[in-house]
Amino acid sequence: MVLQEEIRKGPWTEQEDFKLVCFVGLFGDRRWDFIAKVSGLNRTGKSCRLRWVNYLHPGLKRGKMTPQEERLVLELHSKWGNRWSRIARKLPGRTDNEIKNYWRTHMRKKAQEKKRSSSSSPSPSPPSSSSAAVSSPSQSSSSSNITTVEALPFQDSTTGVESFYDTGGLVVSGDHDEVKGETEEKKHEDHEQGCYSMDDIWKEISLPEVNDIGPFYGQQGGYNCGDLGPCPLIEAAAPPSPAMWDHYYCSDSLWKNNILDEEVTKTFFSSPTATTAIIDNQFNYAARFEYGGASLTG
DNA sequence: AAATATGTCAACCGCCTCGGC
DNA sequence: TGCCGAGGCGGTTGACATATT
Repeated sequence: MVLQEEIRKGPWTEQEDFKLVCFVGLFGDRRWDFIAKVSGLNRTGKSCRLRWVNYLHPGLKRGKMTPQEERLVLELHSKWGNRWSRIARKLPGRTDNEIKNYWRTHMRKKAQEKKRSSSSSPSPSPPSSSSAAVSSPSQSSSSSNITTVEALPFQDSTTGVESFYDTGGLVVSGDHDEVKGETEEKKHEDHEQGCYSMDDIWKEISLPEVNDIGPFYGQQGGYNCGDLGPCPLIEAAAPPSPAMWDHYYCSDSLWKNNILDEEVTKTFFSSPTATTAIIDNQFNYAARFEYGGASLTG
């Protein structure tokens, strides 16, 4: 009997990342509990999802927010409040976590600036600094229904400090009381305005890129694993033609009990076109396929 | 150079929503 | 119709990096 290992927490290792990317490539980025189980990561589904969404997703941008992005965050926050995921959908490649972190930092700075300026002068003036970039009138807004205000009050939920910021004289009118749930019409509207949601962008990104990285991302299929027959777990969505596979390798010793054989894993994963499939619903066995690369031995 | 403050960001927690049964 | 589980979301924490004293 195999003891259930304790759920892992804390920072992800490179190997874990790699494993997760592989399994998301296989099963898609929805069934997180399933992925957590079959991958043998000893992480929760939530943890896997978070890691993928915030760090591993190929569509993510890295680095500092651009002034345009900063401005958009301010605008959208004035409109929607702390609806980070919703705001993130308007900033391709940025995650809710990233925006949340940015806002926190940004607002802390603002609050401090305000404190300073109000203690040094009796008549408080709107804070400047980073929002100066934000106030450029040449920036086009994603919305056409714009009215002008001087500054917007807000209460920073993290510091509890009531403050205000300069939106650059812009605030999107209406829609302030909007409650949860973005309608389909709204999504359509976004498209018309040239605003793609993260979902849209990620959908595009996750389409199979045959010329690029092979079946590594976004592929699902009812692969046939040698004499073990078709995988009962993976319902065939659009499996690649078996003829596409130069080699396949199948062994019950490799991933038995979800333990990766390091040696073979290294070889296997060194190929960017490799992919993996679990082949029985006990999660005990795995088959590995290699597409268009060197054959595996084992 | 060391100590301290501040900033950044990955990750966890708990609550909510939604879909399946 | 209510229950349950999975996924999603916002709030929060803590580790690490960088700046300042």
